[in-house]
Amino acid sequence: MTETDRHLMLPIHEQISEALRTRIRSGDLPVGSRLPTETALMSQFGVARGTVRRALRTLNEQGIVQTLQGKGTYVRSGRPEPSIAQTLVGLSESLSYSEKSLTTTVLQQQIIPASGISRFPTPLEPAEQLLSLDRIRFLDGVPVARLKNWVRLQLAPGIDRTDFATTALFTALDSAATGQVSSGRRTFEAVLPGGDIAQSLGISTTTPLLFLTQVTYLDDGTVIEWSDVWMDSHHVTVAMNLTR
Amino acid sequence: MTETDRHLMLPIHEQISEALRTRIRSGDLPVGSRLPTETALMSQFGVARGTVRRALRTLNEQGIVQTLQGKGTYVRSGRPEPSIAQTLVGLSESLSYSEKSLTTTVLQQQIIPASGISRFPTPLEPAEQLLSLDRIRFLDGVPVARLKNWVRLQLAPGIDRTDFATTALFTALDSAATGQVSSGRRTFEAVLPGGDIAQSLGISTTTPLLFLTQVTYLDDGTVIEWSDVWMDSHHVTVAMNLTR
DNA sequence: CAGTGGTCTAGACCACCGG
DNA sequence: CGGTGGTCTAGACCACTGC
Repeated sequence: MTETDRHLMLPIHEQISEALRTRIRSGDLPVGSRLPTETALMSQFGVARGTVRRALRTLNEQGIVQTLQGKGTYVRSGRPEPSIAQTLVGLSESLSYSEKSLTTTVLQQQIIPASGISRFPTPLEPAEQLLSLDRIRFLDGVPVARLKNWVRLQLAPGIDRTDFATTALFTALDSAATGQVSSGRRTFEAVLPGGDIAQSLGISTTTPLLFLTQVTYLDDGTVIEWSDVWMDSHHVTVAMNLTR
Repeated sequence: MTETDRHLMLPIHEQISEALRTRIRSGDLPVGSRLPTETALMSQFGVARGTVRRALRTLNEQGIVQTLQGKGTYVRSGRPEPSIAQTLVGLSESLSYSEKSLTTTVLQQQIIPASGISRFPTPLEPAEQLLSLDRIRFLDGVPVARLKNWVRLQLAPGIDRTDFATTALFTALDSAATGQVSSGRRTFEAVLPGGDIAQSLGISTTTPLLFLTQVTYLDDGTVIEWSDVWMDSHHVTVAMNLTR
């Protein structure tokens, strides 16, 4: 195995869940249909039952299938959407299992003093340094989301040296943060985009956008990051699974 | 083992996760502390590693602990308050956190055949009867949301006799449903309202609205209800708490 | 009843973390 | 490097579903 191969190698259970997602999207496994039994999947993929179950668990968590004891695993109705909102993950993780390719362009990445911006979710010293990040997400080359993030540099030292075109913010936060990234709060609104947002997404200023604001906390309750995200509903939908 | 014992017998992994929850609550395992390693828990509880991992998975999903590869499993800080959108509740429950008064007007409430509508999240017989509900929600007298719901009458017999001006749909569903209302899926988009939606909310057709679609399932996976909701972001925002 | 998923065991090897 | 969790195997028995 070459070094390149090792980077591209996914765990077997992810390969299986991805293969099943593909079969579902292609219509090979239509909505409401039953997936092959776990035993059948074992032989189809040549793995042990635990690995099949690990793959099915992912699909259940993503709301793509539903497993019922004694009956089987069924394809859920509704087109499969990433469940963005249920757990604290970055947008790229949320969208990454779509069949489309997700790419990121960094418009701007710089260190600024807190006095340089107007909206904080928490009181800051004017001189405190923030990493300001401004990016566009593309799905198959089509701009679908504009993301602005602010990270408190003293709580994530060195994060400014990350290449955010290839590394997700949450991945970088996890390794750079001085504490554990543990919780967050998101709000959703519908807005009309300002001129620069509209231009960067290639839409008119009369196209409604889903506007998401997010604050991320360390486990001691400190705010470490906050962001504003505009998403074009024509291309990405925010979905979440709910339980009682 | 007696018959009673058998009913009370919980899976071992649940007994373990409950035991750990108790140790955390008691302060035996304080916030931020590391749990015993999986190997240590194996011998403490006399089970295989898979069982320990199944128990830790539950605690991770509940946001009580956080497991980090190569490091260990740590007790997380106290959980944020119940979030609006993370659990399956009706909109009235979600908005009642606000101090403003919430009222509802029923525009239409009638029984229609499935053939009378165009969009189902699940295949239906054309003759199947649906309760069709169309309502407006007011916050302090200002219209903020338009709600359209469809309920499969055969799965919630008698629900059509509910007074939905005073009773929340989910309350009625709970008592009328033939099964347990257990899960749901919501998606969010930003849209421009059609003329009737705009008019009912007293806004123009160029005001962007948050558009929420929801499907509600019984615990056997059957779709029992689905809905379309338009919300005016100027008056209500959807917020949710997230955990890792 | 046969078939399904849920639980559980007892191993093995690997990737990641920190000193 | 030793210790941690992540993955994976190859079995076993049980609880639930539907015929």
